[in-house]
Formats: sequence, C-alpha cells, structure tokens
Amino acid sequence: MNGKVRCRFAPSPTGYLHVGGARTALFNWLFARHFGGSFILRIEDTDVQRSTEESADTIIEAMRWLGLEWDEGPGVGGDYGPYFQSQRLEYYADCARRLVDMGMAYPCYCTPEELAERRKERLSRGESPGYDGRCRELTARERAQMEAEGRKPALRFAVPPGETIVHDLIRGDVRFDNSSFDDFVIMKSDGFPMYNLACVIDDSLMKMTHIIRAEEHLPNTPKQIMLYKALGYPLPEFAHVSMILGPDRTKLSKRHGAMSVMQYKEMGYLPEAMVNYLALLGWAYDAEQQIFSVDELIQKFSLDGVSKNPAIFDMKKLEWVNSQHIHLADRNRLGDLMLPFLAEAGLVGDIPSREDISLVRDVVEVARERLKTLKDIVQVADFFFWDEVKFDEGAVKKFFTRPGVEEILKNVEESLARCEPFTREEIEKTLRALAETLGMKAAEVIHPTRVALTGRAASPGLFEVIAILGKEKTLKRLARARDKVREVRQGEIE
RNA sequence: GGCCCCGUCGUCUAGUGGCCUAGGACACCGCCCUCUCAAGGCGGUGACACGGAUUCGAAUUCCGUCGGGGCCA
Repeated sequence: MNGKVRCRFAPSPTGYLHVGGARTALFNWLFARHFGGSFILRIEDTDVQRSTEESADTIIEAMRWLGLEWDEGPGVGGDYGPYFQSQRLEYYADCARRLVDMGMAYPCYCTPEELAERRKERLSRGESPGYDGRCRELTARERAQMEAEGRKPALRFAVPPGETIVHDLIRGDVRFDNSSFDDFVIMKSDGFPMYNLACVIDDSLMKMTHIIRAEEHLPNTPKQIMLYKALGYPLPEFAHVSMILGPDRTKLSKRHGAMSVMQYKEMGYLPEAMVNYLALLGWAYDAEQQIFSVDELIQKFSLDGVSKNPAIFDMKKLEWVNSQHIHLADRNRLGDLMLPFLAEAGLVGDIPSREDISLVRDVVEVARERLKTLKDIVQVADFFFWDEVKFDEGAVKKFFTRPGVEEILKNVEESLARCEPFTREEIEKTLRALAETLGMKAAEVIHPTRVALTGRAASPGLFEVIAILGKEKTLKRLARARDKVREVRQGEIE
C-alpha cells in the first residue's frame, strides 16, 4: 500500500442508517484505520426529491454511536470539501462541459416521457429496453432546432467500443463488454448530476484510493471506470462487498424486523457488539475467534478475509455477541447504560438518584451473565428496585404452600438479623449453618427465601442478592413474605 | 429481456489439488457443574446444489444445469 489510504462512506440521506450501510461504513473505517489512512464521510444528497436533512442527521448520529468517527466530512470539515454533493454542483457541471467539449458526451433532447414510451414499445416487441443512441448523431442544425423548441437536454456519455475490466479486490477481474451499455445519462436536464458522474468526480477530487462499497454497485463500476478514463483521472482500487439478506434470502427490508442501527441501540445492544457482529457478517479472521474488541478488529481486519457470499442477518448470533460484550464491559459504564431502560420500566426515576446509580452498578455484577441485551436488566433485576415484592403465582404455589415454610422464613430472618458483617460470604455461612441446624438441605432454605426476596423461583445467586439488598430490606421482605404465606394458606382453607 | 455476482452444516464461516472419514462459532439436543435461572465445561445431530470433464487424487480447476441475489428502467 504505497501512499496514504483514503476511503469513504457515502450514504444518500433518504432514510436511517441500516445494518447493510453500517457494515459498509465499518469495513471502510476498519480499512482506513488499519492502514493509518483517512476515513471520509460524504453525503450524496443530489436526489432532491428524497433527500432530507433529518435523514443526514440520523445517519450521522448512528455513525457516532457506532464509534465510526470520520476524519473529513460533516461537522469536521477537511481539505477536499464541501462534503455534501448538493454543494458541489459546479464541479459536476464543469466536468460535464469538459466531456461535451471533448466529444465524449452529448446532449440528448429526448424527454423522460418519450423515453418511457419507446422503452415500452421495444419491450412489447420483445427487444431489449435500452436507449437507442439517436441523439448521438444529431447535427448542429438539428440541435439548434431542438433548442429552439425549448427542449432542455440531458447529457449522455458516449460509451466507447471495447471492453472494461474491473479489478476487484474481493472478486478478482470482472469483464464487461462496453456494447452491453447504452449511452447512459450523466447529467439530467435540470442540471443535477446522475450518480455515476457525481461519484466519480467526488472520489477523484477527494483523492480516494480505495472504494469499498456494496455489491449492488458492481454493475455501475465499468461505467465509472469509463468516466475516470474520459476525465483523465487515475483509477482507485475497487472492492465490492456482498449484500446482507433477510432470513428469506431477499434484500433486507422492514418486514425482516429491525434494520435501523439506532433501533438496536434502543433494544439494548452495545455499540461494540454491533460492530463486532457486523464485522463477522462477511468477514472472518480465522474462523476460530468470534469476539473482538474494536482495537483488535482494526489490527486484524483485511480485505482478504472478506467473503464473496451474501450473508443473512442472524439475530441469535447478534444476541450472543452482545451477551459476550456485556460480560466484558466496564461495570460502571454498563450500569449507566442500563439506567434509561430501568427508567422506562418505571423502576428508577428519569433522573436517577445517587442511590439508584450506585445500586445499579452493584446489580450489574450479579446480573450481567444473564443478559442478552441491556434491556433484559428489567426482567432479571427489577426486584432490586421494588418497594414491595410482587409475587409470581407459580413460585408462591411451588414454595410457599409447603408445610413449615413460615418457620423456615422466620428462622432465616432471625439468623440474618444476627449476621455480621453482612457480606456475601458471611450470609452464605449463616444460611448453610441454619440449614444444618434445621436438619435440612441448603436448597430447602434457599428456595423459599428466594421467593420471599425476589417474588420468583429464579434469580441471580441468592447470597449476592441478599448482600446487595442489604440487611434492612432483606428483613423487611422476609417479614412480609411470612404474611404472604399465611394469606396463601388462608386462601387454601377457604 | 440483457449484463453481472454468488452457491460448504438451519445461520456466519475455515478450506486456494493430497493434512478433509470437511474444522470453528451461533442455534438446537444431552451430560457435568450448581441454591434456581444463567454463565461455563464436555459431548451430539448437522453441509461441500446437481451433472460432466481434467487429474493417480477435487469442496478446492474447467464446462454445463439448477438455484439465489443484484444492476439496467
């Protein structure tokens, strides 16, 4: 790799950042970081009908969340700006003019309506639907007449004869016969550039060395290469990454569930997990290692490891990757990230108290192994935040209807009242000793106690639960649970 | 319709002519650990799309078929 690597992500602001786009962005970013190059963000907003500022903002927000920071682009500037295509119209116009002057492009006076009509005709006659090139041979007089009629021309590129070969870093050489292309439009009659023209000009002027993009652009590439050559620009390297498909093997879309990267944030996924999973979708280091830190990805990423096959988005594996990163993450950060989910469930305030913040951090350590997403904290650890235990009917039926439960709970309460210091180790000693005195298996003490404190039959380890709850809350819940046992028994008699 | 890409367990993949009676990961199933649920450990089910050709030998090379996807509008 001689010279400094420069690559880019160039989304159209017509929606949110979806997982496919995010992966393309990620591969570009990893590639740039791996080689110590630059990563550029460019907004391709020349489709005025569909582009919105809000969309650009949400894409930018998603990029930031993932941690894919860019060296040049919106918000940070750079030497090759502007980075919005809508602000670069003059460049496209200049180049288009140059192509016309060189005779490599020509005005086409056919209106979109006429084109559509002819296309229909050809199709109905079983012919292939392309443009017939009729405006290519127009004489100066004919042109003048068209202009006089008030027709505004589009500009078409005069496709030269021959063959164009794309040297793709992932797919190898892909050959195209130029005759399979019509004279494609490079500039619409309203003066806005078509995708291929704008893309080539920007990538050249912005000095891109590597174009890593989705496979759907592979058929555009020979056209772009012709433009590079016509304009006298040096060719960058190309790499076309396969697409991400839904479980039914069609292009990922809304009916496949969440597509937007930010939706995953809302569902409780960690950005580093998202990055890890996306990297695994179409790239492998050695097939053994699955979990990577972002730094490791930068160090190990290579286009050699990118596969040609399309990949299906697998929620189950994403969940697993997320759970692995939840195991690894810093406890205080995890706690802070969980607060919004707890607030949403009404378990802490929107502005959490100091006590809640510190409670959550303690809870993280006993809960993290049980979480697939941050949101799961609500299911797994809600009882820590309750004033009053909500009893699960099944658990009550299973453990509170046995004879002697009330006695056991009473004993637990008394033993724990005397337990000092109130630590996990001491609590375990106390309860196991109690079971022994009672002539019972520890489980016979533990299960009803768990129901008493959490309301459920399943929870994180009981001793650590008690330690986090603290003596006061524990004793209070134990006492309340004995009332519950009595209520249940009363109900049974009636 | 034309052109292009792709085809290894359900999914992501390792594999670049002999190391492959095809390896790993997720998911699934079983066992172990265990205070429950998890986590973790161990084990299991499970794939080279099909047909030809090249070769002493093919998942790996070539051709065809089929299948999936994309672009052209």
